[in-house]
Amino acid sequence: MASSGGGRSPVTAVLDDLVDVRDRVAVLQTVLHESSPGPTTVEAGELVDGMMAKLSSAFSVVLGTGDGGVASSLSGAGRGPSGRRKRPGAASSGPHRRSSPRGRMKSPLSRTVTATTLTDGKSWRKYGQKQIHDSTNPRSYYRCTHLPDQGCKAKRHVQQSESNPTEYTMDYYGQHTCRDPSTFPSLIVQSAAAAPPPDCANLISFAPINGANSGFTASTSTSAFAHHLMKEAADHHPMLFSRFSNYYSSSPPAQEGVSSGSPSPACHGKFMQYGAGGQFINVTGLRTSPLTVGSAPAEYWPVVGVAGVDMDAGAGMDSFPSPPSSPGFLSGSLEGSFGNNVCDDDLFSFDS
DNA sequence: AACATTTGACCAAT
DNA sequence: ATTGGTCAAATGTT
Repeated sequence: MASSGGGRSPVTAVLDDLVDVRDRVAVLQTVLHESSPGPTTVEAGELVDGMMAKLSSAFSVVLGTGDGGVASSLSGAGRGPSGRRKRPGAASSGPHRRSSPRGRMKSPLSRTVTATTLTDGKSWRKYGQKQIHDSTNPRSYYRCTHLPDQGCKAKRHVQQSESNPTEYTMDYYGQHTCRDPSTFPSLIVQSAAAAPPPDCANLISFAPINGANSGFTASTSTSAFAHHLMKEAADHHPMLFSRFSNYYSSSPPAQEGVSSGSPSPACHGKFMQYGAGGQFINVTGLRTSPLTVGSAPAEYWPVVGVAGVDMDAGAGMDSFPSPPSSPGFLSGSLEGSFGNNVCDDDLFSFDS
């Protein structure tokens, strides 16, 4: 609570600037990589790569040691509606205890994301919360809303950052296998896999598509969320969608009623980057497999990847302790996004 | 009524 | 024994 709100701390301001710079460098990086090869381009690319490395290092330093010990006492910490019922016959006579394996997380960690919003454009359902030993903040456990109906096993763990209470660290596990549009990931400009035109960079739209992005103040203005464009794209390029995403069905059948209780608000969080002239930029996760769908952090997709939808997007997060007062946005991640993570090779795979 | 969240209990891994 | 992840009944919300 010390930092956010009225006055930003110097560290926060610096971080924001770093994020800004990082994002801009990422854009430049992509432009270079997608430009026609040449000595100048290569050289510039190396310079940009170096800048990225330095930025990464800077983030590591700042975030690795910058623990102000804030420890904001979450409202969730000591909550609890007074009396708590006991499970009737739980203790000894559990008639149905155990049918699926438990224990430590088995599925591999897909990625770690740090964001100022819990929204990532997907539908999650909270199934647990626990106080973690080495952390003052509780960890919340989410699974994909479509586990029951589609068997989607994607999960994520969310924990409020100790060093910066306005940020949340989200660990993604497994992969989305559901087809609900709401679980479609945020998008990135695909790296030149399909030999995009040299002027591909011109296709990137950084302008907000509609006025509904009031919550986004991302430095690079990468919030080009366009739900209608997404639909359009899906309708007109179903094959492409199925090819690249596997997760987007052209018609949004259950869009309004997927999970009735909370009408899949995240449906508004799907985006498609369109290029000038109506050609949409090929989008996909950085992974070659659908695994990408596990998350859609901007930091992994520095070019146009964005995930912050509005606060009305994303189920299962409104109850997280001490949610950000503002819609927030993905501000770039910190530890996991610059290549010192398990997903190293997933990051910025624009080149080579 | 249906669905989502809360939260204590259960249980496997360490 | 401790810790972290999950289950599932109770409760809240729409």
